[in-house]
Amino acid sequence: MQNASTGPRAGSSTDDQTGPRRTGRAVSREVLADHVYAELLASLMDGRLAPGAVVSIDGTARELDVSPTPVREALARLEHTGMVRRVALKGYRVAPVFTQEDFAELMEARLAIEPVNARLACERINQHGLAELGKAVEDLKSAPRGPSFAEFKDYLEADERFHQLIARQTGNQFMEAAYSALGGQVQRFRLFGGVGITDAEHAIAEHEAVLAAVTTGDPDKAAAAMADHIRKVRSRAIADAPES
Amino acid sequence: MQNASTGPRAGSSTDDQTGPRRTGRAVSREVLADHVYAELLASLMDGRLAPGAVVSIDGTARELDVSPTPVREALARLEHTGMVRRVALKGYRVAPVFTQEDFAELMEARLAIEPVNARLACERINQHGLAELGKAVEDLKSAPRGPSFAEFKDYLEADERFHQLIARQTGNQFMEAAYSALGGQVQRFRLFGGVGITDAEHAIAEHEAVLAAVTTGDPDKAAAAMADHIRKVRSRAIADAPES
DNA sequence: CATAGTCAGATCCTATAGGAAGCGCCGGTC
DNA sequence: GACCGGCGCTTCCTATAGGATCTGACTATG
Repeated sequence: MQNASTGPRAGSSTDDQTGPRRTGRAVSREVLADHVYAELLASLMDGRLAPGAVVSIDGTARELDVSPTPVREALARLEHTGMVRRVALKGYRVAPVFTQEDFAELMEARLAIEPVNARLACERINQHGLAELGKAVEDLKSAPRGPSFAEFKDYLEADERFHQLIARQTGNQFMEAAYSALGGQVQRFRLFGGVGITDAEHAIAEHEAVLAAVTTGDPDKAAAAMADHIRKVRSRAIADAPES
Repeated sequence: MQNASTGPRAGSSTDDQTGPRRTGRAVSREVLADHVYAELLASLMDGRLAPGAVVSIDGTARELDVSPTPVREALARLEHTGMVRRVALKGYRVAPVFTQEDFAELMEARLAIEPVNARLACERINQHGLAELGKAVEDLKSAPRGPSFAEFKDYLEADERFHQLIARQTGNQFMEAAYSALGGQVQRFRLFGGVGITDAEHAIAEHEAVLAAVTTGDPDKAAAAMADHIRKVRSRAIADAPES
């Protein structure tokens, strides 16, 4: 049901039994494992896979209509991001929800990395990057923020995109990789950790402050604005005291 | 030879092939993919696999006497560390050597992360952690630093271990993960990027300064000592002007 | 009623087979 | 001598089979 995006193969599945199964994705310049990876990542990012859920290799293979091998490969990659965990002979499951301690650690790490990113991005960003960044903030403001999750999703996507863009605009592949390692967790926290709609108004203003500083070309102010944003996110989350 | 308990095919390979491959994993509570991962990582870390070398799936499988599937899984994990690169239908190869620009980016990232690690570690380290850290510095000093690579290896290992310990002692899983993502690259640079023996004397003193600050319990000084160390590593490397 | 033993199903893990694509070599042609 | 098409080899990629292990339920016994 969820592979209708790239899967050109349809119908004809009813088999002449002798033939080799699935004549397979014609030009398909992309490997099955990539497809599985993207599918699983999307499921994790938009909440279809809840924390703690088991991700059966065989089950996923059946669901996506591939053999277990590419699923295994995709899960091995995902494990390195911390979004799924593997136990030796028991299989994979989605990483559990954050404890308050995990959350504190995550924010500490963000405070170490993201202000630096903002500073570097400010020093090196070009016109195109500024446009992208502006669009992210614009999307953030225009995204519907209804109480239903489906409507809130676009807001969260724009939020994540803004931070990713900052990381990319550093021009430093390692800083970008460092944020990417965190970004998945950040997004998962946005989904399950209790970031509420009330957060949005404040957050938008804070993002605008970062954008303004970057546009002005003031690295110190950009770093400070980003640090301020992260600290306030932390304060608001703690104040809400998410008790799951 | 390493599948004493589970291997269906045993015996028949009595033709004592090449290496005395480590006969570990006795009770086999560890999966083959883990073994392959460790083996590949070791090969990357101590220079047996040079940058640019192709890592054939089938070849590695034959070499380690396993089937291609666990090799594939291990490589999928390694790819996420940046130490090997995969091209869609062409296979894996070891990531190429650093350009000077890559090196500058790596050092920039280390400067953003490691002083923070030193500060946090200083605030939270316990007696056992201090002992481990002290032993790393001790090994650093006592390691042979002969011109041959084999003798220099222990020194490099202790160096990497010191920084890893600092990262672990932060008590912050994300900072530790962030450094781990860099650590492999740092180690690869130590091997191939031109860190010479002349570096060792200065570096030892700088490590001792970090250790002293951490032992004293002065977070500011620890962070400053670590930043100083990284800057000097960068300066020395640039001065040596590694031209490969 | 509680606990231990047994069995069946599901799942993971590894091995092997076979199709598809890239790479190098070789002989033929201009 | 230079260029081009065919051929085989290697390698990757996916599918499938089978052994080993874990989980959960069911039954028998103290």
